[in-house]
Amino acid sequence: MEKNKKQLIETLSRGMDSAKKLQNLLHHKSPNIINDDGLLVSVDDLANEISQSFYRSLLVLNSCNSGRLPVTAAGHLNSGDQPAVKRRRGSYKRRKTMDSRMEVSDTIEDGYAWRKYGQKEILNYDFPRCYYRCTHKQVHGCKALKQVQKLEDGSNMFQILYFDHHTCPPPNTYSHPLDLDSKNSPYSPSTITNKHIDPSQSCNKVSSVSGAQSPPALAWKEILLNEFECFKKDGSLSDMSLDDITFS
DNA sequence: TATATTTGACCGGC
DNA sequence: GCCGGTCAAATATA
Repeated sequence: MEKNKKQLIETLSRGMDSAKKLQNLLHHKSPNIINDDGLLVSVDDLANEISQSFYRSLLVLNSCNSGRLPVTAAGHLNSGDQPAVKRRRGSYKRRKTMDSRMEVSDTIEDGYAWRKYGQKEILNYDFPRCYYRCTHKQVHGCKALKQVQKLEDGSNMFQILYFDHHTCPPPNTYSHPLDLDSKNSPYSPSTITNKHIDPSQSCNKVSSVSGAQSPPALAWKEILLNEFECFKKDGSLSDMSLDDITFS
């Protein structure tokens, strides 16, 4: 784990470094910048470096988590010898986390790929509540959840409650720079199969996080910081602080 | 055949 | 004991 932690720090540090360079670059409105090695670096290069930082960090975190519980090929937890009778299920903690946000919308679509895992009749509600988790939970360990409740005011509006944050790539805004063979990449568009994704947004894989479509470097920095906080909440970085990450 | 959805059962908080 | 959240087998769909 110590090795993974060091790897994670290095990877995130590189990402932060690239974000800062991108910030400088955008600030000077220059298409390129000379890096420490005297090489010309473009906005694309920096954005790609940041993306790689995220991807590698997630790989490190996933490799840490995979050691905790053995998983069978079918994706089920292998808890050892099971009784012949129905296997006891895990502990279902009723969520108390305040890491949630609510939206009211006329559509349940938000661009992300969600997988429905339950539906429940709720007391005093005419319409059932539907429970969704991120489709990429298995791949990225993405913990994002949402609950959809149709409002009863006849407006055809939905109250949508989101829990936790996506650790998978945002929809329609991400192209993995290492994705040389997209079929082998966890970010391959082929893994995004949710039919609810807006077909008008014809491609989940954009040219790259680059050019005019790039978020400002400041936003990248905020994203990195936000992800860091998420990892800390997970407990993955429980013994780390931001001081462990170097800012150049 | 693989993946997504449905739905009854299970579980813990209140 | 009730109720909301989750699991997982059965079923549907591409």
